[in-house]
Formats: sequence, C-alpha cells, structure tokens
Amino acid sequence: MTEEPPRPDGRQRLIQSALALFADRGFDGVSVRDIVTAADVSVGLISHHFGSKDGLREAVDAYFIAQFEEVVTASPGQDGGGAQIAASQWVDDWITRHEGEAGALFGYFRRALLDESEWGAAIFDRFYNIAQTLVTRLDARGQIRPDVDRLWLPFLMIYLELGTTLLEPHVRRILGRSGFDKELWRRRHRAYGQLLRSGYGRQRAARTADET
Amino acid sequence: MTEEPPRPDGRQRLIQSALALFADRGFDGVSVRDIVTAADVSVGLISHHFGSKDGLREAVDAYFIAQFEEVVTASPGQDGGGAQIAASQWVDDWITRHEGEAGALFGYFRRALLDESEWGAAIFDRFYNIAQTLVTRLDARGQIRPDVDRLWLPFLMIYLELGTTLLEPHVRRILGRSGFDKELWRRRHRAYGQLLRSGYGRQRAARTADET
DNA sequence: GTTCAGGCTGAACAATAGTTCAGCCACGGC
DNA sequence: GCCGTGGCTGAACTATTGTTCAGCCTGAAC
Repeated sequence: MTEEPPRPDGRQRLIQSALALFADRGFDGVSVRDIVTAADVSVGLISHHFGSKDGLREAVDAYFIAQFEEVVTASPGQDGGGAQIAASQWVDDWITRHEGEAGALFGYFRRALLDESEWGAAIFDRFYNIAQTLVTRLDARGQIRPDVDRLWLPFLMIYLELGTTLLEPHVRRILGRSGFDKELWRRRHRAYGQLLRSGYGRQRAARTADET
Repeated sequence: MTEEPPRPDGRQRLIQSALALFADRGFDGVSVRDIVTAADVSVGLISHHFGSKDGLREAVDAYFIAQFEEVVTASPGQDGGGAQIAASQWVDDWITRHEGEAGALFGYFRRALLDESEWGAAIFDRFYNIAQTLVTRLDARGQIRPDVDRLWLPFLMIYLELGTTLLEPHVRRILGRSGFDKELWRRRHRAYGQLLRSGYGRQRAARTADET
C-alpha cells in the first residue's frame, strides 16, 4: 500500500484529469489549458496524443466505458434479469475498487446520459433492455399483477435505479454525505427493491379514490 | 386563433430564443451570436437590455421561474401533500396552455437540476419538502408499512416523479413520441402512483430471498 | 420643425479558445 | 561517439467568444 506505483505518463494523466474535469464542469466548461494544468503537462501534448480536444474526449469515453463495462457485463449471473437487482453487493465492491475515482466516473456517467452523447444513448438502451427483459420474465412467471402498466414499469425501474446517480449533488446536499456511500447505497437498493415489489401501502389495492 | 398577436419585442424574443437554445445545448454550448440570430436581432441588444450574456441568463431564469411557479404554487389544494400526486390532471392542463414552449421549459428544467444552478437546488429542495411532508402525513395516518425505509422513500418518489423529465430524450427515442404527450403523461402518473402504493408483486411481502 | 427618449444596430475591439510546429531531452542500439 | 525514436514542450497563430459604443430610426411632446 505504501509502495505507490510510479507516476502514470502524460497520456494517462491527461485522460484522468480530463475525466474528472468533464464530470465536474462538462466538456464545454473546461478549456484545454485547464486540463493540461491539472495533468501537469504542456498544451501541445493533447494534440500530440489525441489530435484535438475532441480526440481527447473520445479517449476519455473509451477509458470510461472500459471501467463501466466491468459493472454491466461481468455482473454475476450474466444472463441478465434478476441479477440486475441482486447485483448491489457487486456494485458495492466495484466502488471500493475504484475508490477516489468513483465520484468522477459517476459524474461522467451522469453527463453522458444528459448530454445525449451517442454512447450515452447506447447505455440507456442497455438499461432499458435489462429492465424490459426482467419484466417479461417476471410476467411469464405470473409474478406481476395484471393491472400493472407493462409499458411504464421498465422505465420506472430505471428511474429508481438511476435517480441517485442523476441527482447526486442534490441527494448529497440533503443527506450530508454522498449517495454512493457504501451503507447508503446498500440501504437504498433494499428500499428500492422492496418498493418495486410491494409499494409502501398496507392494503394492496389501496384505491384512495383521489382521481378517476 | 388566426388573429396572431403582434410580434413580441426584441427583449422578449431574446429571452424566449435563449431559453430554447439553453435548454437544447446548455448555457456554454450557445454563443451570443447563435441567440441573436435565432431572435432576429443584433448582437448589441443583449448588452443593451441585460448588460451581458450572464444578465440574459438571469432574465431567462426569472422568466422560467415565473412559468414554473404556476405549477408548484397554484397547485389545487395548495396545503401540499397528496395534492402533489393528484395534480397530474392540472399539470396536464398546464402543458396544453404552454403548447410549443413546454418542451423548452422542461428541457431548461432538466439542465437546471443538472448544472447545479443555485435555484436548481432550491427547486429540488422544494420537491423534497413536498415528498417529505407527504410521507410524514401518510405515516401519521398509519398508511405506510413499518418495514418501509423512511429515509429513502421521499427520494424514490422524486426519482419516479422527475425521471421522465430528466431522461426525456431517451424516453422519446424508445417510445417514439414525447413523454410529455398528454396520454402518456396521464398513464405514467397512474402507473407511478400505483407502483408507489402497491408495487408490482402479487404477494405483498414477497420476500424473494435473493439477498440478506 | 425641433427635441428628446428608447429600442435597436453592427463594425470594431480585447480576451480567450483550440491548434500548430520547430525543437528539446532522455534513452537504447549501433 | 552518433543517430534515431518517442514523449514532451511552449511560444506563436488563428478562429471565435463576449463586450463596447457611436450612432440610426421611430414616434410622441413641445
């Protein structure tokens, strides 16, 4: 632990500094001089390695996706489906492994979904497919009540799953600590799974007659 | 209907054009020349009316908040609480009233929550307070099961409520039409309320024993 | 007709952005 | 020693950005 590996080379430092800055202030909100200052290299190195600022972004994307693939692909019981929900422990470990960088990675993820990058769309579609498959499977087993809306259920699952990531700054402000805090993360996933299956109400069909 | 009101003055056109562009590409992603071109005025008019691009942003914020206050404040049964959920019909009407501009307003709202503007935080806090109050009230009436997580429930409610707004481009891509489409909006709110109260499962305490 | 005020113009300006390129330095093979 | 090779530098360049300001135009007041 005390034996730190040698300082990564300029190329790697550029990618990691850029990732952190993009996550924090967005691509347009960061100048190349901000990046090279953070990475402690010269301006020229960006075009030398990546051709342009946009080239750097692509490299950062690739780097991010590499870390991200770990989470989605290598998930235990990779045939998709229920594993998605049960994987919270696994994500927990991933966060521990990426300590220090995890915040930036989640921040970058948030921006990707909101800035409509091409692969941000691809990632959302992936989530949608996973949720959709899960719903189909549960339905086939008769585990979903007939009156549940099949169109919106996958989306609502995704909202619950991604909510903390998308709104992290606000959640942190109110809770006083990061929503990616290990304990909070685990507890949230338990609450989320429970709400999905059973709701909060006492009576199942508690039709409170406030609309329609 | 055919009797269109006279073209709004430059100041107003600037605010509305800027709102639409900011919503679409973000504050930093839009140049003052983009804005004046869209508003069909000259560059000088921005500093003439607003002093600077930042001054314009403030004016846009004020304009947006004015439209937004309508939704939150004037909500029927304004003592907060259950009205929040029951208000879907009301929001429905609001969308109709702001036809054409509604997309930009929601887009601007999305950015506000993500760019961490001061008042984006204020708006989130407002949502949190509404959800929190609702939970407390339901709890006092004994309408929430004891095993439900009181800390996360308000957040999960917010995620469900804001999810479509935050992820609108992706939802639209998959569904083939806007999530703010009247019919979809209504249907989604029904699904959301039902899921909250009862979940999707058949047995209430369906402890599927996949974790802890 | 003169004056004044207010909405508006757009060429010109200074600052900042991303990009270029001639060349430095350290290291390994000859 | 010499010669590459590859990572890296940073002053200089160009395009674009936000901002300025002298002045135009219109309509109401005198």
